[in-house]
Amino acid sequence: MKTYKEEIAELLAPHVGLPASEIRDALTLPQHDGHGHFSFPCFPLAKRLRKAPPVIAQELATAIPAQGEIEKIEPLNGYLNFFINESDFARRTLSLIAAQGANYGATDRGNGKTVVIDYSSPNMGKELAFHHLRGTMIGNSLSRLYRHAGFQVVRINHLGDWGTSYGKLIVMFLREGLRESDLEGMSIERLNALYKAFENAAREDATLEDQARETFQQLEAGHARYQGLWAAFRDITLHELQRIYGFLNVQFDHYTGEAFFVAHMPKTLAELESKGLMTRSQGADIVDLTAHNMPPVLLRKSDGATLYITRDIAAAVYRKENYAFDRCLYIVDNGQSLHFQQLNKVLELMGYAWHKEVEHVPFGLVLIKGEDGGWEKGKTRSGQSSLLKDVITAAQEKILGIINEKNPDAKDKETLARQIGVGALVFSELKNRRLNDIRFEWDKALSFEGDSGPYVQNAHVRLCSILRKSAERFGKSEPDHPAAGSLDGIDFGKFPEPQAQTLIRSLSLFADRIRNAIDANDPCPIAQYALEIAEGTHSFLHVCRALGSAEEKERLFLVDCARIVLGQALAMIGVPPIESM
RNA sequence: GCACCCGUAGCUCAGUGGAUAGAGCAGCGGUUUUCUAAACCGUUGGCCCCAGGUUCGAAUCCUGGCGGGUGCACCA
Repeated sequence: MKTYKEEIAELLAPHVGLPASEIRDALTLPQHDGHGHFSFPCFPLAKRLRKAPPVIAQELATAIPAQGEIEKIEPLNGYLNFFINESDFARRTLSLIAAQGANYGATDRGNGKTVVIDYSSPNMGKELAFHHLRGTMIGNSLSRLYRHAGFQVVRINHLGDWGTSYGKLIVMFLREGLRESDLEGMSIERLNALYKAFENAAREDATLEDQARETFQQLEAGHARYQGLWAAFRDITLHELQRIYGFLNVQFDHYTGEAFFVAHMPKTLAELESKGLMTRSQGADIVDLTAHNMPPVLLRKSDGATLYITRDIAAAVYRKENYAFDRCLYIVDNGQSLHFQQLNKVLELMGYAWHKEVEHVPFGLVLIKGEDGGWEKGKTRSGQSSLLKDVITAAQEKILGIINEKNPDAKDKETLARQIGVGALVFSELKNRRLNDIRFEWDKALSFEGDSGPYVQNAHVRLCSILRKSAERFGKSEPDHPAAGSLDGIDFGKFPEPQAQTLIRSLSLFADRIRNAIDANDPCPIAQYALEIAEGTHSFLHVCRALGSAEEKERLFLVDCARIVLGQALAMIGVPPIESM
């Protein structure tokens, strides 16, 4: 079935002398009530036709009769505004949602192309810090959006599980007299404490840093005992990571971290050398990028150990060879833009034309209000940082208090509180554009009114609640889902209220918003869209009571459609689409 | 110094080539016998950092400033 834009474009084409596809892309959605459903700006035609835009609009309006579902064509301010019959618009929009259900908004835009998305990628031996949430949820959201748009998505957690840090961990493990038998049931907190203990001890004993470097070198060279310890540390880390990812409903296809690529190092270094890119400088192996106005890339330290960019080069080649990606996205904070510029340049110099498909998707900092009232970066390396699990727990506790106050009979309040807390935190990070630094404030992030996670969740809850109550009248335990049934007997003319029309119009825009999000590699448009649907829902429900009304059948149908779309939008940004709260 | 990013209402932010620049919070005033008031409605509040340029049209694109954040050789 043709879209309205396509129909309008074909209608216009013979009159404006442009191909229909070009007209279709030029059509805009009016911002103001009373300007119709679609607009055609006549300004670009003015020069060729040697007429003023308002005149062109007037002439087109006279020449083209309203027809079919197009009820009215009006010129205004140089625009040609198209008004669709509201009843037809409602039928078309809602029946499409009903027919497609969870697939609503899906496209075949990706056409089976493969996109690799690298996100979250925390360091081994440490817990997820609060600032990891943003990149994790951006990557999670983009994964879902790309999949919905017809891409094959490969989700990769490029764990920071290699480097001198793990020499430190091993040194400290042994220094504290621990043995392999102590690894059983060792917690991530204990592991993290070892790391901190090292930092403290190293301030007293300067030789420790050297020991760590040496230990790591031996680890890289294949030292059996060290490798065993390393593997155990990794297991402990993964176990905890997956617990937290479970709270966030985040998954990965591969946990191929840096260590995975250690075996590729000789091949990668040989390739760089044979291509004449590797030079020696100050005892280290580097790629000199002065010709490209960049600092040198350090491939191998003077002690022979490789660095993370070396492993990133190997990883990019591996991913191209094994996943045949059409795009490879790195969801990593903006502070690493130089690293990715260098990575890209090295791949280019290696002769890989596909370096253009490798893209850094940076995001801004999450700043936390410090004790002195200033904004501070959440820190891990210097010790002071909020752990993500602590932030989630704190959110959960605060929300639990609100549930006890508002809905004391709710079941499984702990889980519910966590889902609302996660929703609040995630929404507060994704509702802003990706590159903006975020000033995180507890009260605002956990606010349960206004532009917030609980606000959008609450709209979903209200929709679900109506469908539940509808079923309960007939003693059914499962909620009604009228959109899953027949359209027979639905009168799409029964949505005369402006609130209903606004909501229906918003519901029609899902695919456009997904396109916006993918074009920008940013979940923000979907978070804003969820807000728009939630607002539309709350306003509609305020004026239109469904159950027991003369329009019950129609309104329940709209309620179910709104539930489907809002539920999908929430799922796309990683806000739990809960059904009661 | 160089590089990446940001600058829109008192505060936090949407809008990123189209018409009269929008929300939330804060302020003021209303709405509940009714499906979740975690809601709704009204109202106050703008040289869209500055200056040039491109364009029929710029908050949006380009150039140059100013202000702020972040990064730049042996950590990841």
